[in-house]
Amino acid sequence: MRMIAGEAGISVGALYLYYRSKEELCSTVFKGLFNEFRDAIAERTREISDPAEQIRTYIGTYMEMARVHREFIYTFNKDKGFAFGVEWKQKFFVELRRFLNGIIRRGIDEGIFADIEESEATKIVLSVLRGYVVSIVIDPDNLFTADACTDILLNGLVKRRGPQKGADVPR
Amino acid sequence: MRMIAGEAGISVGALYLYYRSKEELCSTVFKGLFNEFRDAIAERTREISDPAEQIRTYIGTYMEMARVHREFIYTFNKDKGFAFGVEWKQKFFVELRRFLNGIIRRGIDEGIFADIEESEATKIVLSVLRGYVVSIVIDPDNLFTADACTDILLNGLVKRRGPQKGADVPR
DNA sequence: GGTTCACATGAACAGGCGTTCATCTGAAGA
DNA sequence: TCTTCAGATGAACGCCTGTTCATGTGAACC
Repeated sequence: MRMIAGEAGISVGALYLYYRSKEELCSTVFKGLFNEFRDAIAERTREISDPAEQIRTYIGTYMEMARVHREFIYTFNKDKGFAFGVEWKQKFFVELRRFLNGIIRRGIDEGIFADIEESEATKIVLSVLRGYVVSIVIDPDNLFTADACTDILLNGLVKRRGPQKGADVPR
Repeated sequence: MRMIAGEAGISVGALYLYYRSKEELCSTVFKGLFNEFRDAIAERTREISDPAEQIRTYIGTYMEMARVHREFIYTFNKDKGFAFGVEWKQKFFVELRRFLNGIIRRGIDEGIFADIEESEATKIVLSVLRGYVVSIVIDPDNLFTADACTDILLNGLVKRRGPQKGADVPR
């Protein structure tokens, strides 16, 4: 709080005129960022019809947002006092998951995706992205490109046999 | 430190007879766990010849170890004073990455895996697992099965066309 | 019994944290 | 000019942390 006040050019006491507590301050910032995050993903994927391309955009947007706000992530991961806000994080994750789950379900229904377990697939894609966020903070060597990530999640590691519609799912 | 001493049934001072600092204590535990982790993965994958099966085992072992030591992960993620040991974590990650990278490289060389960028693929697989560990702590709803994870990473989301060697890479 | 000494104890210390509140400030109204 | 009061200040408070060190303890040896 002392650092935030200093950075804002006001006193610690003034901070408590606008926010009841550190938790309220952090929650406010977090909620704003969450909305920006969700809106960016929803907006960019809206006009796309191919679920595979939607996932590519979802992944790209997620990673871009994480990079853009890396200072935020870094600060809040390093801050030892930021252990609250769990319920907000949960809601955040649930929304992200539900959205992605819809894309994957549609991909399966349309026969573009394989007959996978949609909820498992959703969690796994989200897990890659969650790992990406962690890497930003503690292991930048593990950062990868959005394209490589999309390609592997869509096509897998194993070599594809037989004819492929390469235009649909470029490697 | 007070909690550890209490749990161990000794005094705080006695803790400092055996460990110079909290950092040294934590590093000791961490190193031991790291070695166990690495040995388990190396041992279980040793006798396997198919790179795809090696990755399946790698993923399964990683997730199992994370689950077995979930209390450890939980504690150390909640503990506000455990921000050091970065260099050890780095070494840990590098070793895990190098090992996995070797498996993937061999898979590509043997024509089992597609012509992917091995270093990117490595990071992506590790990222899924890193996300899994995070989920254990902050979002258990996002936990998935090792089999689903392996299948998606090996086969991808997109439906495979043409003949497949289903026995090799079961969905 | 007396001496020694490795081991063990936990109160005390210094520093950091989020939060409070007596105090100040300066513009607006009388 | 004097009064009022919302807004701003930062020293102080209580709590928690990792760490230290004067003090205690008891087995081993002379």
